Parts: sequence; structure tokens; C-alpha cells
Amino acid sequence: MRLTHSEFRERAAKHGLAVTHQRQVVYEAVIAFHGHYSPEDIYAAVRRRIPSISLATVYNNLRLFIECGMLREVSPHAATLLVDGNLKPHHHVVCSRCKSVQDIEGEFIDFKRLSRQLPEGFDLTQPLVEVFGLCRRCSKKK
Amino acid sequence: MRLTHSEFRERAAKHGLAVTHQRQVVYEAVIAFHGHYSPEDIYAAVRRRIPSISLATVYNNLRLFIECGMLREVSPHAATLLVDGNLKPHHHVVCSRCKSVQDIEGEFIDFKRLSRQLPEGFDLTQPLVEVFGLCRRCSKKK
DNA sequence: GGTTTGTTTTATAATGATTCTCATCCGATA
DNA sequence: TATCGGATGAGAATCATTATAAAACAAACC
Repeated sequence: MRLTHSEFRERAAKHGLAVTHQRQVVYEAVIAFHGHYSPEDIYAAVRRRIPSISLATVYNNLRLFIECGMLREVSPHAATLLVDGNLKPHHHVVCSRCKSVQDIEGEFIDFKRLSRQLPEGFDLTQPLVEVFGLCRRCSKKK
Repeated sequence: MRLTHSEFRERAAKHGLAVTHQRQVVYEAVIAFHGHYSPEDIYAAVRRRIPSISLATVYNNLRLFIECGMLREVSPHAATLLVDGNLKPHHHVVCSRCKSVQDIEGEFIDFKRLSRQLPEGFDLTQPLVEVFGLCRRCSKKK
């Protein structure tokens, strides 16, 4: 997906972000992808259009987009940042050993029961669930 | 819980680990706790019994215990290691902003449905589920 | 359109949790 | 008790990320 300047301007204004060229190109790079991407991946893609861009700028903008809800990170407390290019609501299956992440769909969470168990005041408006186990490869290795 | 030397020796042998004094004291320190503890926490506790112990030894042994299943880590791909002193099966609620983790009980996962969606060969014998949202504090701040 | 103000960018240094290295030590087995 | 492979301790190294500071820029105002 390629955003026009005015489309990006709108989205940024909605979240109180200034419009810069770097910011637009970083955002476009992420939504052009559909999987899970690292800041380095985004950096590599953006450099094709802005060779002088700094890695720090990519980090800064990814963090801003995530904070204001324009993007989602794959796992909110993973060791390394991954941005999720899949914009549809979905959950993740994570390998405890190799830390690989795969998308998973389907309604396997009973949110009614879950909310009864939640700590007082816990906000679950954007639920994300990670299920840990061992991926095929790692469970073979034993 | 205080393990006798022979109890620890048994458990270690079962997993093919050599018995050392440091190893025993690290393991005992973890199971004496009941919450979520960092390697630094364990290090501090163990130093009261072995002042000369190295932080690297604590890390090494925690990793070994986790790999062989003698201990579980709070979140398998978190940015920083936390060891789970709660030995009962349970799940976690994690704040996406401040990364705080709270235990949660209850059967809110439909494992039958879940397993239909799992990738081929994914091993879920020790299921751990993390539910992300915003803790009371962070959702107040907005 | 020009000026001001505060934010963003860039390059690089700093950070910090964890892992690595290697010399030394120790536990297990013969 | 002698041997040997793994474990330990001290400190260096790693690597993703964040902080810093000077220069560039966007937005708001005149």
C-alpha cells in the first residue's frame, strides 16, 4: 500500500504527530509488508528511498507509531522489537526455544471467563494473546 | 523449601547435571521464592551463602535449570530474564506498556479449538499463555 | 513570505542485560 | 588419589536499543 502525502498527513494529525518525509516513508515501508519485521528490515527498505536516513530515526518513529496505536508490535515485551505488518486482529504462537512467532486465528479464548480472572482495572480493549510451546523443528531436536 | 543435598542430587542426576555447591544454592534460592525473580535477585540471595559466587554462574545455572525443565521462566521471550517461583500451572497477564506481569488462573482457553489452529507439529505439552493489555496504572495515565 | 519556537534528524556515544573467554578449580570416575 | 571434562570467577565483549547534542526542519504566528 502506498499512502498519498495527504492520507498520511491526516493519520498523523489524528495522533498529534508532525509530518516529516522520513516519518512517512518509514510508515509506508511497514504497511507495505505483511509479516513480522525488525527495525533493521525497515531501515534497509527505507534506505532505498532515503539513503541518508539514520537507524535511530527508524527506531524513534516505530516507537511513536506503536505508542499512538498506528502500528502494533509483534510481542510487547520481546527481547527485540518486531513490527507486525498484519493489521487484522490475530494471536501468536511462540516457540519457547527459538522464539519464532507464527500468526494464529480462531476464537479459542473465552473472554467472559478471562475477564472474571483479570486483575482489577486491567484494560483488555486490544487483546493480544501469545501461546508458548515448541515449534516443529525444536520439538524434533528434543 | 530447603532441599537436602541428596534430594538435589537426585533431581540433578535425572537431568544429567553435575552437582556443585553453587548449583544447589542457586536452585534452592529460586524455589524458596514464590514470585517472579530476576537473576540479580537470585544473585543477591545466593551471595549471602556464597559471597564469592559470580553473576555469570547464576545466569549459567538458571539457564540450565530452565532448559532441562527444572524451572520455568516467566516469559520465554521477554527482554530480561525472570524466573517463576510459582510452580503451579498458571498463565500471565502482561502490561504492554510497563511490562509488569501478574499471575492469572482459570480455564479460559479452549484447547480443543486452539489445537485445530496450531501449526503442524507444534508441541503444546507445557502450555503457557500470555494475555496482553494495560494494567490499571498505565490505563489511568492514558 | 519571513521569523520564531519547538520538534526531528543525524551521527555517534552510552547503556545494560546477557554471554563469552580463559585461566583456575572441582566433582566424578577409575 | 590421579585424571579429566565440565564448572566457576573475573572481566571483557556483544548487540539491540536509547541518549546526546548540534544542525535541519515543520508548524504556528506575524
